[in-house]
Amino acid sequence: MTRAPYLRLPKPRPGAQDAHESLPAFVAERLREAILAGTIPPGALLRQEDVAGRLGVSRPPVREALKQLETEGLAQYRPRRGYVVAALDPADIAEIFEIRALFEERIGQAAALHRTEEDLVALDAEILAMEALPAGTPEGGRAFGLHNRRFHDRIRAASGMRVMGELLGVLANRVERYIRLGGRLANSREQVNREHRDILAALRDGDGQRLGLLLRLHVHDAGARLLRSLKER
Amino acid sequence: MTRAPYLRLPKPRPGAQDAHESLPAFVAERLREAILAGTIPPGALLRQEDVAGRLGVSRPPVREALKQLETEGLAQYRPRRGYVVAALDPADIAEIFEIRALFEERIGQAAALHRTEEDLVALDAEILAMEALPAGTPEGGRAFGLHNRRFHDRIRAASGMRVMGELLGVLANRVERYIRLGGRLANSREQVNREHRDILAALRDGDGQRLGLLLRLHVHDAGARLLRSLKER
DNA sequence: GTCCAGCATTTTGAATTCAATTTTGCCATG
DNA sequence: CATGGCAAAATTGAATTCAAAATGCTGGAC
Repeated sequence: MTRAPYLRLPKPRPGAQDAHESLPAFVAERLREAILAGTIPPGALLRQEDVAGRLGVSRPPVREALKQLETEGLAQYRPRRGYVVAALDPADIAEIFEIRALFEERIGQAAALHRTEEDLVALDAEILAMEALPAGTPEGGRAFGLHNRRFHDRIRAASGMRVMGELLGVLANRVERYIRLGGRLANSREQVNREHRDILAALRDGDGQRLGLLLRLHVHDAGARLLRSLKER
Repeated sequence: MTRAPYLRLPKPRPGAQDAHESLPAFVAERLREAILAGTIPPGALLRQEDVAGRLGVSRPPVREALKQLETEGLAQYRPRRGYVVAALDPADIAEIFEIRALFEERIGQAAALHRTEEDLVALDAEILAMEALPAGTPEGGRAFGLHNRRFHDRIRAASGMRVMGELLGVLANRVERYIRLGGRLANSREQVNREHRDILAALRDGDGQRLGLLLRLHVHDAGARLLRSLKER
């Protein structure tokens, strides 16, 4: 067999930031994206050779990436049998939204104490961006989701709750696939915008109790809508 | 160089259960234990060659194990620099105990609805075992910790909250090192036993509100004691 | 005496290679 | 025709090998 050249990541420019820090991280990101988008359906086998060939790397980094996806809950490992894309029990989905609601309530209470003027300005900008988006288009939906995520990320950052933030990130990944699958769960975008306005007002007032309550209900509603949407299939 | 023999795990007997399912899992477990016991202090570099040599394996499985410990929050990775044992911010410790309190409250509410007669019997047995343990000895302390863990695990299992259980396992690992370091945080073992009795009574009555409250305070107290103990250094 | 530069060594990153298990397809048998 | 077993192929598991980057050390210059 011919000696294949020593393949490496494209050398990043000194200041370049988009290059990945390691091949496993690169592989994990691509796989994660494919799983969340539904390109690789739940239950599918993740053959190491396949993945490696598709991404132009060898198997060892793929193994490391799969190991990481396993601890993230996106893949399941069976010894000597390989990795499969994890399926999620509806009960687990409901529980994840419960956890998110619990965390968001606590985050709201903390954020009301620590928010800065810059936080308020940034959050206002996100709301304005969401209100300005067109209603029916797919790109509009994607952009809305992005701003929505940034809105909640900002509140979370202001709260200083780092561990909760980390866990929320992992949990969000686990349910993201079903959110995309569940179609427009933001059927009442106007209501979401109203709730965001209320949330911002409570944050400005420093009313932690009210903010926590609003956030909890906000997340709870989203979860209830998703579960209802999934049940209809 | 002489060709080293192809090293493998000791072949498990057909029915043997103690053998590990894979080398990475084996390495991860040994490393985790060493980190939690404090044998490897926070900030220490985890040299792949060292670890591999010490455990009699090669580097690839060590890399996979380190990747897993990273996502568990026990190790930190810096590209091209290697892995170091993660240090925990006191603020993170406090937050982890807050999360545990949050989860335990919710778990209590659910457990009160779903507990079976067998659960009550098993929990009673654990309490009796804890009450029968001698006070001052180190073995007594370890045994107490074990039964205490089983006590709470049983309630958690009865609640049916799988995701919370999974997350609690990871979080418990992260703070375990500091619990062992903090010495006898169970200085008031009698009080813990009393609280366990109250918890069991509320569970038997099916009083979810009260059970949740008791569990929340139970965990909160443990966290407060640990933080106080750590601050005294 | 101190600081900086260049080289050697160490350590990580990733690919190839080899062994063992599992799975699959085929053939024989009931 | 169905089922069980056997053999071959495919796939995972793990070690070795080779390349690149980071670290440390030494020597020289200021």
